[in-house]
Amino acid sequence: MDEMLYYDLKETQGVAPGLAKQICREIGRRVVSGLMREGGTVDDEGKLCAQFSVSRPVIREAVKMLSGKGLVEVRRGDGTRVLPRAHWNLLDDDVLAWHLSVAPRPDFLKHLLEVRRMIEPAAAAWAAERADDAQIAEIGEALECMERADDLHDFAVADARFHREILRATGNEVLQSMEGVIFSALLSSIRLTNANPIYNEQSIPFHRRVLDAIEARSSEAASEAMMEHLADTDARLFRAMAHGALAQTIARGEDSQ
Amino acid sequence: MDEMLYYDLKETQGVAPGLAKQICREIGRRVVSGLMREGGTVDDEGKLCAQFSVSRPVIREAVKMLSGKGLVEVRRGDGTRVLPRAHWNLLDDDVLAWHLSVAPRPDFLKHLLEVRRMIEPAAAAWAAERADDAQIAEIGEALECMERADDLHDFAVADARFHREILRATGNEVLQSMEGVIFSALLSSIRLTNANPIYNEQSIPFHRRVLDAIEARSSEAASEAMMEHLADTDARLFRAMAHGALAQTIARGEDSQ
DNA sequence: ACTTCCTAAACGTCAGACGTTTACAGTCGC
DNA sequence: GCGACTGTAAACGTCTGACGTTTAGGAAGT
Repeated sequence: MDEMLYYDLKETQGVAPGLAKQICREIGRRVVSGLMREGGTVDDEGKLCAQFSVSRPVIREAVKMLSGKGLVEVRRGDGTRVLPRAHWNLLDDDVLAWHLSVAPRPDFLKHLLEVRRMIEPAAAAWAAERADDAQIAEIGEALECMERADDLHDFAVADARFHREILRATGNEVLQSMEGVIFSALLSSIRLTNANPIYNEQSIPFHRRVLDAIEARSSEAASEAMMEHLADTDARLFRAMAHGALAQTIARGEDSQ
Repeated sequence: MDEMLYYDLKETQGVAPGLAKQICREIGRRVVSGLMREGGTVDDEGKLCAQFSVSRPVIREAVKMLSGKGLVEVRRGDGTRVLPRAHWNLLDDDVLAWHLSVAPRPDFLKHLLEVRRMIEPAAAAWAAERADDAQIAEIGEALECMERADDLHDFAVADARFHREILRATGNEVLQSMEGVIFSALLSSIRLTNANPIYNEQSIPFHRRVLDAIEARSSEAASEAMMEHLADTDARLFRAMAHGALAQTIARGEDSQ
């Protein structure tokens, strides 16, 4: 399950101790998946208690977490409603993770990739300027893990680590908070292209070029290498989606508007 | 209060109906301000009940919201601790808003501005390519509001609206979720430079150039105009901070590490 | 047809209780 | 004297039941 892998990468305990968090995730996934229509009303607390066989305080804590992420709005005396997608905190780790556990929306993935192409070349450039030796070593280690990886899971973890260490090397804490966007895009991409694991092999030279540029302290080269890497990723993904798009559309049973 | 202005811009009811949300904000501000040390323990639920004169469920709902934002970690049998800053969801609307209600950390503002300079030129370029007429009209309207504004508040609102409409015109929902970063940086900047309101006047030509480029559908020009605008903002802020930095450092009573 | 009022549904809050887990300290054994 | 073990207290997790407040929507009256 990609969602669990995401939580692994974030090093947060995805498996929730506590009913409230579990239920929060369950409802959250339903909302993100579109199973609960935007603007629709959520079952009232009493019904949710019955559905999940828990007491009201547990339900309330779960709903409070959801409202904190902008997914739902609680109106006293009226009920709880699913907010329009524009209000969701799409950058929230849980919201990103929940997107991974449902059928990916092509548009969303496209937007994630666009943002990656906006963020990461600049991040690589800054990393080239600012990274200290230890941080560069971390990036290099991640690359070695990618080369050594012999299954998809290990490769994905190493790939994510590579990109995360670059973000960290920028020394910009706001940028580091965006690692979730990259993980989410990465895992979605890998899932769609994993039919051909040889692709992973092919992406390593791109990563190495980024590392070389950072080691050489060349911000322009780092930026450019990252751009090429992401362009390559996009191209592969585009091909994979072209093959699988029709089947997916049918499998989902309904077309996106 | 800048925090309230932030909530206005986000069009969410900042003034919380509900004790839990209020207490969540109160504790959240303490954490963000550094009043509660990272890694330190939060008072246990019993003490918090006494402090805020509310019942335990209310405290628990508040803490759950905070843990959802990565600010604290609840460990059963042990207590609740403030997580290290690296775990915070800095992109969460509330977390960004709380930063505005406390003494701004120079580093944080610097990082916000760096991210703005990473995001907004690209956003302007995409807006130039993709915006429809209605969206361009919205941007233009925001600019007119900036010109008409006769006090700092109205100007800030119009300025924020200008940048938000550009993000919206990109048609990228992930990018739109980042508007909070821009609002937060914007409000911090305005607060630091508001000693000279004439500065606002001076920033209008930069905005107009961005709009002109978008109307002309020239992505390169839009990107460049936005870069120049942000460089100008940075420069002003740098001057303002150079003047006020010493006084601020003294006022805060302790130096940042 | 409009306004007003009332009722039911739903959330907000409180109080008390009990189980479970964790950390810490004191004790026992080596 | 040092280490491992165990017991206790603190703190969170959950449940139950109750009552207040707000909102929406329908019923009644003008």
